[in-house]
Amino acid sequence: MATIRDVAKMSGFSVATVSRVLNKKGYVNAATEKSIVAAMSALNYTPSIAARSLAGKSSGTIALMVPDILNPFFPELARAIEDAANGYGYSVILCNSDNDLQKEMNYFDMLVSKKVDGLIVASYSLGPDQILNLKKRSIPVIAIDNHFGAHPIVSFVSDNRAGGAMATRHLLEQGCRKIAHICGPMSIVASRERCLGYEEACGTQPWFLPSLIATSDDFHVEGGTRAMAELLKRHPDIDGVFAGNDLMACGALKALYRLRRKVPEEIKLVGFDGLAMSTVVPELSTIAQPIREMGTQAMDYLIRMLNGERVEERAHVMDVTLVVKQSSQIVHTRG
Amino acid sequence: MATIRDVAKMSGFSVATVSRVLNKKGYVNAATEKSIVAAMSALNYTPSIAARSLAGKSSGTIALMVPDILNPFFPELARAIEDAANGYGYSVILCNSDNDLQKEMNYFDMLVSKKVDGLIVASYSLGPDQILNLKKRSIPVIAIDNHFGAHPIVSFVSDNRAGGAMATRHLLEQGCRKIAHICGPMSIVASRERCLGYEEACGTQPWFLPSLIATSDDFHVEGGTRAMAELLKRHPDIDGVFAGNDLMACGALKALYRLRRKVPEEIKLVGFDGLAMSTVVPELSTIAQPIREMGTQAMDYLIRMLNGERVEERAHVMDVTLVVKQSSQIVHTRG
DNA sequence: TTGAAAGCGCTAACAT
DNA sequence: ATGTTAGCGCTTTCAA
Repeated sequence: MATIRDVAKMSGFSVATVSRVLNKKGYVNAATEKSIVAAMSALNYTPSIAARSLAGKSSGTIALMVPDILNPFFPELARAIEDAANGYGYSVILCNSDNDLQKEMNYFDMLVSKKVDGLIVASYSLGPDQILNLKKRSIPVIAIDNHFGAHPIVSFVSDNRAGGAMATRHLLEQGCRKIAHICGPMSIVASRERCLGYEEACGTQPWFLPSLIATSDDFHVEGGTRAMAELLKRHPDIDGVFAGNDLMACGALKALYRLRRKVPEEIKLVGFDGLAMSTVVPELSTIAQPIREMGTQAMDYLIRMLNGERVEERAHVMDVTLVVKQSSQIVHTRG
Repeated sequence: MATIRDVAKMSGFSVATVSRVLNKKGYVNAATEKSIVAAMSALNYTPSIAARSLAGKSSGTIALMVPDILNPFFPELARAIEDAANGYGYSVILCNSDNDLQKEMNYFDMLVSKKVDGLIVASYSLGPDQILNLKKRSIPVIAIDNHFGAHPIVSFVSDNRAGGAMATRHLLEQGCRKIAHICGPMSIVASRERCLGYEEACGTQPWFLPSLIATSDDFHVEGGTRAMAELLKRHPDIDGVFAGNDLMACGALKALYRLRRKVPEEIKLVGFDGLAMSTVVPELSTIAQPIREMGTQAMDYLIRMLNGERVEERAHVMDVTLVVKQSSQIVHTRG
């Protein structure tokens, strides 16, 4: 492995000058630069990030912490962040926390000892104190898909409440007159907000009943199936369902299929997240979160923080959009 | 940030001794150790990996390179590898290559300059030379989901051919008498091998025709849909389909649904990969790859290589298993 | 059993 | 415009 000293020797200049051309910083003669660059490529020189990092500079690495990369929301996020990071010359360490506080704290220690430059974290177990504490350990943090009220934490969240209302209103517009909601885990703010949106849109309808809301303990397919079955038992005349996320919507779809209820003819269905769930039939209408943009913006923000720029430490609420596919369409039956 | 020197000062011993207790290496008095450990936790000391790495030791980081983490096969792999790595005290850098050789080479430079300890790579664009070259740059490499013939490269691959045969034979056993195959990209070895398995199992059947094989340019849903539609046009009497992976199988399912062909009543379907595609109805029968185990074993192997152990540099072929769900079941119709 | 000191490769302040 | 040099925090001989 060639070092900066080798390059210096070969080019006949000092390490300082080589360092300057490396960092494009400070004055250096064009001719000098040229011969140094030549030496670099002749030696196949690659600077050591460890050394640079030790000398007090960036490690060129950020971390992305998610509950579980198996949940299809997170690969999408990871991809966006990795792309953006790459564009800035950073690489990203992936951390699966399982929403386990202990694991998260262990990762934090690792991040500190690795001198990771920053962290983008999606967590529903971490409190503001822990995050603030990591910031104190001089690691800038950005939260995603979760926010922390008035605490000085930069975060990017979808407008879950508006999205919930949007989904429900869409069902109303499609002619539904008894709309149920499959709510995600109550421990997660996003679930509660989506539910509030639902209530905002149909809580004053004459047919509305609290029992039109069923809660699932997780955001997965099976929970959706269970909740849907339960709802139909309670209210066989449901004609619309807003599911708190796309996976649960798929679960609902399965329950409906088993019970021979036609979607969208008899019951219309809307999910939430906007995952490319093109695998199912009928394709799901959904409230799309701007996942990619959240990732990109989070990364942009992080870079600005790393550059010492002062940024507002608050939540950024992102607009969601209704994507209408087959599952909520009005079907004109003939005959 | 407390350094090793702070710990030394506080405990009254030298940095060398502190280093020894840190690495549990060399003689150190029990009492000494105790007071040093005390000082460490009093100072909330976390060793700097950058420094350690610069001093010639491990960076505690490996890289995982995949074409695209959005493809649901790879989160599964990533999760397995991250878990295993974590268990060994390593963290993992995620790299999305898009199967783009240029990107891959850029990543390689990054890996070298970061002194990453090792690489686990799933790539269909990289040739043996490139991988061997990285090894020469003293980064141990393990390939996954791809192998390189006689080249001295450690790799873990599923037995794709056996899997293809297994799927096809299963369909035969379920009573299918005209089985088609949706083949993945011909540029990918795995596709070709699965197809060979298919031919092995039914190439000698009286009804077999080369036109029962349709190729998709990618491994995605839409390709599956297209291929399925094409196959039905060619052979309306198909009663079984083996799709080269689960996503294409979902695509096939969609095409079949649109054309009102009942699965599994009229046409039975088997996929490949064993992804937990519990979102679709009917649930997919599939040939399950031991993804998690491939990840775990790859990591175990990598660790052994990092420990200087000499390992056989060859392909490890992993057994696949048939998972029967609804899509290939025999249905007893009544009446 | 413990300590002193020489690096690892780089950056940056200070000289020239 | 370029060079000298002192660290950054750790590991590892070599001495004691």
